[in-house]
Amino acid sequence: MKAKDLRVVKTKKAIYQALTHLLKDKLLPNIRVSELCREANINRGTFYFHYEEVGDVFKEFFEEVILDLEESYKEPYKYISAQQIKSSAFKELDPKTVRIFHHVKKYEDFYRIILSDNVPTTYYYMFFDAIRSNFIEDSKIGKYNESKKYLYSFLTNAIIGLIIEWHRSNFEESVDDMNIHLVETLNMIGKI
Amino acid sequence: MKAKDLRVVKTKKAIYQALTHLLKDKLLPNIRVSELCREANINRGTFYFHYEEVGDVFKEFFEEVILDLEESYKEPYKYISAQQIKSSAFKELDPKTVRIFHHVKKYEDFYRIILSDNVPTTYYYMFFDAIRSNFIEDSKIGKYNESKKYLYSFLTNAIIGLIIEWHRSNFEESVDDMNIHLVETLNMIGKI
DNA sequence: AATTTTATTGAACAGTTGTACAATAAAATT
DNA sequence: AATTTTATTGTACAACTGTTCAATAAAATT
Repeated sequence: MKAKDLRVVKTKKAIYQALTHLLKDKLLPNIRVSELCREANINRGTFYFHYEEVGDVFKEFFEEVILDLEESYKEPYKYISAQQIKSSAFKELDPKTVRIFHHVKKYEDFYRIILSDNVPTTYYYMFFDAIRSNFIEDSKIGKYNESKKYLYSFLTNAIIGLIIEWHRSNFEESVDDMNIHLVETLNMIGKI
Repeated sequence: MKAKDLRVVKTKKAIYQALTHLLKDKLLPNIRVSELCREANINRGTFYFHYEEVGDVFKEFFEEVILDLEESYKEPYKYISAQQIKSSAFKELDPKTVRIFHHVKKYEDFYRIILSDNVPTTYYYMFFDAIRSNFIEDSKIGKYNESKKYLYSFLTNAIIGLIIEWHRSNFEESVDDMNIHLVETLNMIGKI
């Protein structure tokens, strides 16, 4: 039952800050271990004591964000505007699905990295799994149906598809716009 | 109008073979330039004359596979079994959409790499764009509609979602099974 | 407050990276 | 067949990697 060692806390905080700073100028795979340690003012040996590569630091970061994603799914409908709820287009749509865009916008800078080229696919899959497990959670009101796993992966990645498109247009559109795009898309598919 | 220099052809072939060999034992990001050159029996300087990093070699490889993907979209329906065509479930489904699973199965070993962790997201997006442009190509019988870009990205990534799930179950299911999963999924969505 | 535990440091090592350049060999061009 | 072009080689260099280890400093435990 030992608490966190203060030395470790201090070291990791320094590394986090250094990474955040460096990520503004260069992509993750281009950040060297020695570079990061220089920026964080820690010994290179210390880094290798805690991590194996720079990506591991980012992974820790990532887990914090995913935590927010999961919490945001559990919160009530506060992120949905009254305007949207009134909109008849939403009559069929589970508002839980829609909260994802709000989360992405909240961590916009972060998702710029996640969705950028040259980061390992690992992060994409972590994002994928986080969303997917929420889909399953929602539908678990019934029983978990093994045969539906393809449906979950289809829907999950479809939503990420919209987010990829959003990212490519530099997150210009609003969260509300994205919700509308989702509804329109689902309507179009229904008509196939 | 100069043809390919025979020296270059020979060198690149050696690098391709070396990479293919090394990829059986380790992941792409763990393959060192010097390692690849040792395996290919070429000078490290030669490598840097043609490429910047190991990933560039893989990217060249990738473009060949994508070429097949695009060609397979242009071929007639020969990859769809008679059984499927008879199946009433397919009455609504454009067979062009479905050919993607055949292509993935054909290059199964390759897509094991593409979809694995730790490869850069670049390859994912190249795959994404290749499929997406085929979607647009198909619907261009009408006019290209800018407002539909979210629909295209939604559908494209949804299909890849199925392929991710397929990959995770180690490509055990047959191409026909995947076609059926797609139809079932679309039917389920239609009922939302 | 004294003792134990352990995170951090600094130094050293062989191997890798990315770059540069002159020498050479091989291909293309005339 | 002679000449031009250029891909490949070998070498060198400073910086980075990944690992190991003893010394030290800092925190936790008694």
